[in-house]
Amino acid sequence: MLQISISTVSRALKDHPDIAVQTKIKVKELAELMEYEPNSFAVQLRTNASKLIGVIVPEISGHFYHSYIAGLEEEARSWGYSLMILQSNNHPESELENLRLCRFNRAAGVLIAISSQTSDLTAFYRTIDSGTPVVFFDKVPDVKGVPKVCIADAEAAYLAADLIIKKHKKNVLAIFGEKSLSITRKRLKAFLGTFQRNGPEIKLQIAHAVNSDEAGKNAWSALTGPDKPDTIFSMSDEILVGVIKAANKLKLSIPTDISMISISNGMIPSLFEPEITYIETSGSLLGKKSFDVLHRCLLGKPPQGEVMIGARIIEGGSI
Amino acid sequence: MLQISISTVSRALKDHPDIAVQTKIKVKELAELMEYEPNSFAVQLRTNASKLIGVIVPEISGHFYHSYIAGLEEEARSWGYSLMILQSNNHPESELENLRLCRFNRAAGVLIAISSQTSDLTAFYRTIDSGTPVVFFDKVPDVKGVPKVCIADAEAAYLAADLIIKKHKKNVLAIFGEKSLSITRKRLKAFLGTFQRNGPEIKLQIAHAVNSDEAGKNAWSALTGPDKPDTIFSMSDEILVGVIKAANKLKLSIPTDISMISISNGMIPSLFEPEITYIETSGSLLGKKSFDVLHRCLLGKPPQGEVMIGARIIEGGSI
DNA sequence: TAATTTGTTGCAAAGGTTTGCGAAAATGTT
DNA sequence: AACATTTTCGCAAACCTTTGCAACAAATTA
Repeated sequence: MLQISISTVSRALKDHPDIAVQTKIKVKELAELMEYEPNSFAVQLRTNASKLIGVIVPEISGHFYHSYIAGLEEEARSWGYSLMILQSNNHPESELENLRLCRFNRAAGVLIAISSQTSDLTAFYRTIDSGTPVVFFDKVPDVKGVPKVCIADAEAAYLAADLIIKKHKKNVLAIFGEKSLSITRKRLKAFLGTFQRNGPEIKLQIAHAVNSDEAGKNAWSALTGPDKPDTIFSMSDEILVGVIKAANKLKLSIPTDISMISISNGMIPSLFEPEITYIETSGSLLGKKSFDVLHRCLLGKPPQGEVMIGARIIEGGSI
Repeated sequence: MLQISISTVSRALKDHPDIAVQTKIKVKELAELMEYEPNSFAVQLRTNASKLIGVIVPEISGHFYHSYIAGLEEEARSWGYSLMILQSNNHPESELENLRLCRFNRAAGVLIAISSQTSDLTAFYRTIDSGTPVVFFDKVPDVKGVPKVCIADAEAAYLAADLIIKKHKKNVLAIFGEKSLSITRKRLKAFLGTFQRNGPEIKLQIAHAVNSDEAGKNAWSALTGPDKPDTIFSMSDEILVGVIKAANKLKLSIPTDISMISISNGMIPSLFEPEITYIETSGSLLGKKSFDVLHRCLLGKPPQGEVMIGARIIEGGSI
């Protein structure tokens, strides 16, 4: 229509310096008028690059991952990227299948929280080698040399322990998750270490619970036993819920009868009255940060190794 | 490598009947060996079709939408589709921007929950006309002739009201959301109607709350007032949380001092002790169903108009 | 044997964009 | 006026796959 070649149009549309200003203007005006939109299939074929990021999470449900996704989406969007969400349900095979899907859809990069059973990382290395950066987040493998971004688990546990000590508690029940999980080990170690250093006189009972119900039972038996704790620390939301249910059943009021503190993303602690004091491990911050790390990879900048998301105390009224 | 033309390979890989069996076998074996994967950019360019579905939600956070996304992802995956998640933050402009992104990424179809302020649907019509089916879910526009899938709001409110009546409650405080929302109007109407028909003698107080805090204040003033209700109905999770906090502050125990019932996706009610009885409006079911509806559109089947997701009672111990 | 049918395969175009390189036109320099 | 330089633009190849059509060989039929 403008008696102009396709290449001129292409260059005009993206402000190539070779093109005269008035040509650019004419082209852009007409493009606007015609509601021209470049065919992304063709663009992607030609440039061999997409603006899609694959995100593999164990589960989309779960307060933590969805706030992660929300934060990630916001950040990714601002850079023109879209998200392809995949859930692995904690099955290593699903993870591989999802990774295949990322390759098939030619994702620009992949963000993944691996399941606890995942040990074979060759598929991920192959993806990285083929030019698609992979960034691990939250549940990260125990190897060097891959970009990871995760919560400062040790710091969070330290802050919780420190706060308990500062509040002059005397008898603490601390409930952690599955022993085998690396997150549990890290938090437990920092927690115990802090008490040994700063409060060796405080009585400490440690329990492990695989789910909410079990945490409730642990709390129940401690609270009805001979050596009733004055404070219960919960490593996660799931545990916290079980603990609070137990306290409610026993008609104990918080914090007069029993103090509570937990590590959480923040949603759950705010549901109760009084709100539960917790150490915040922000999912949305993790999302934003992990996009940044991936983005650096995409731009070819040197990798950053392991990045930590800090933790901070959010005071409720439960301790 | 096989002394065979590209077209033969292409056909062999997809079991075209024209190709000899032994050729197919040889091709497939070599393809496997070389880890050949078709370049989806080229496929998409050629076929002009993607396997990506755009999903536009007001917010990814929020218990309802994330269970929706989880259900949707599961169903979509089983049909080979992936999800592109976009959040509109309840801004009509963001919605349009997201719709543009769907077009740009050449999504096969779009699922959208429109914000309450969205009134101009021309952009959606244009997308539909251009060949990309659009299915509305949850928050749907008030027009005919577009595919929609939503929660049976009236049924849910009816079930709640009916249960309250059957339990012989005498004085009910019902807290609803913003008056202007269509979801509020539908639920309120069905709720009131049920009481008029089946329990006209029951005392009914209606309140509207725009957030959790306000719901808490409503509950507080009713519970401390002269005409203390024996039951509180909450239209949503957000309201329920405020109400329970108020009850906790007043040291009222559930259900002896005050009965509770709500409409919910199920996550929140299970956090309390006793668990709250609620009418389930399943997000994940809505997700699965809305994929089905979109899928039918993609296959060119006749549209189904409005599809409803049923509601059912989940008994906790709160009433 | 010639004609027809069936079974296999290849040619070439198409899909829309990007980009290196060369060509033409406009401008500047002696 | 002749040449060099800069500005502006178009040609054509490339990205990889899909698919209608034609071609060829083999098998069948008349």
